[in-house]
Amino acid sequence: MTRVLVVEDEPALRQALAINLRARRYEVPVAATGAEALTAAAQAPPDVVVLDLGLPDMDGTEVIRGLRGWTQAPIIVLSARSGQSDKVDALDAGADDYVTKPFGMDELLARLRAALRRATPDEATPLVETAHFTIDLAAKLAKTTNGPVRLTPTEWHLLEVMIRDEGKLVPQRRLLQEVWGPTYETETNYLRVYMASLRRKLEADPAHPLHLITEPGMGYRFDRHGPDGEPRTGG
Amino acid sequence: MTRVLVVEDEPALRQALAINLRARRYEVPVAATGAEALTAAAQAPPDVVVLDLGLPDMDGTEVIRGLRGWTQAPIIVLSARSGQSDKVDALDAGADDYVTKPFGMDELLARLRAALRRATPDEATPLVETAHFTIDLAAKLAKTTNGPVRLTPTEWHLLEVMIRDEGKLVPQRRLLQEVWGPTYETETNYLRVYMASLRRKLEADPAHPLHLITEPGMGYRFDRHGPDGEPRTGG
DNA sequence: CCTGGCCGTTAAGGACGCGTCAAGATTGGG
DNA sequence: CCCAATCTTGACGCGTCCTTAACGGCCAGG
Repeated sequence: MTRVLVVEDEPALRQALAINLRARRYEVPVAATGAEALTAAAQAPPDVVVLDLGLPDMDGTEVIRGLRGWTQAPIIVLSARSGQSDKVDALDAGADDYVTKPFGMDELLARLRAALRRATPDEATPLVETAHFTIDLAAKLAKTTNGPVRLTPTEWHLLEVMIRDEGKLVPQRRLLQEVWGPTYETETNYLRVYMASLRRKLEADPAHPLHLITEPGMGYRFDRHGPDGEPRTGG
Repeated sequence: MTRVLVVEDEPALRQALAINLRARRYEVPVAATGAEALTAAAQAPPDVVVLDLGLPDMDGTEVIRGLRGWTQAPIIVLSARSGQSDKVDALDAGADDYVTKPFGMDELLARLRAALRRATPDEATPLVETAHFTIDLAAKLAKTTNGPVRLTPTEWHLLEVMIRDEGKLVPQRRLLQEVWGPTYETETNYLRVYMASLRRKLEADPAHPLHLITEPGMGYRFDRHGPDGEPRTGG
């Protein structure tokens, strides 16, 4: 969950911020002074900080610098002072945004979303893992236990369509339509050739695939976990 | 030089912005309408955009979306409207900051510095080291085991886009859009020429690159560690 | 035991993309 | 005005990928 540290000395506003943010599913630690803020941030590093400049114990820019010393989390400053020099000082000290009181909650939330959007572009690229190989569709990376493997554009495309409907049967017609276009609906030859190629590159034993499964007469299926028991050898 | 695109229909303010920014050593193309803005941005991709929402020809959020389709450059919105919904709409459309007119030039410059500070990759990527060369994007320094190397502005830009998504495949289209602008989407010639130049300057064996990898038909990839095994010397 | 359909495998040919080089155009500075 | 550096543009050889065809194995039904 995204953690938003709220630093505000006035109890009413602190409460209002915390309630509104928690309603949006943020985790919201709060602090009433600069010292508390630095302690709280050290204890549980926030993803973004909402900071009132008018704290009782220390100057706001000092708090900013104290945070900037070790974290790059965006800092959104709240302040009753609308003078230009105040804004310039805070922004140049390392703040990312400056909102003058009184402000609307909707605006603050929008600015918070904008700050978070910038700060967290890369976190999780969806990974597809099986016992023998790993696929990262976004990065276009594939590797088996034997090392990295190179796939061609068509192989990626085919694999992507199958993984999108992971576990489910994908009819031949749909695979052909999505990868080669609507005029190739009947060219099941392509499927056999490219499925063989994928299995040769990804499966431990291409002749007995565990994850790229043929459903005779219907289509193919991607199975992340493989068959429940051992592969049938004799019946 | 840092390029700031100013989009403002009122001539007096447009001039004032341009003069002030140029005095700070920014390169400042200007546009008076939304259409002009998109054209100018396509011609010379800006590092940051200052955008007036009240343009005569098209809605401000449309301009934002038009830019966001292909560039991640920060967008600072200027507007005479102080309503919350206007701010929320602009910010959620992809703007990075929202300044209400009238505003002070010092404040705008500070917000511009804050936006550029975030966008400049010195926070996330101080140093990129491989077995044969080292890249410092912030300091614009490159050196190989044979000594320092001089890269041209275009080479730096291309390298920067690849390093920002280190390890991941970067599609040709995105490289072309971010470095040359959206009108060059299909000029894959440029990629070949400049990738060759980078490899000639950085790779130990430009004919067999270990870090600037081609993914045929898809794009390129920057790989800090290189392939798993040692390069074959006999083949 | 025979037969036909579906699937897996392999290889050859051609289309296309990529790396490379070099010359013209453009820009900035002296 | 000239010079140097950079960017743009075009041409050519080569390698990769896609397409296509042929062949053999497996299984169901007669």
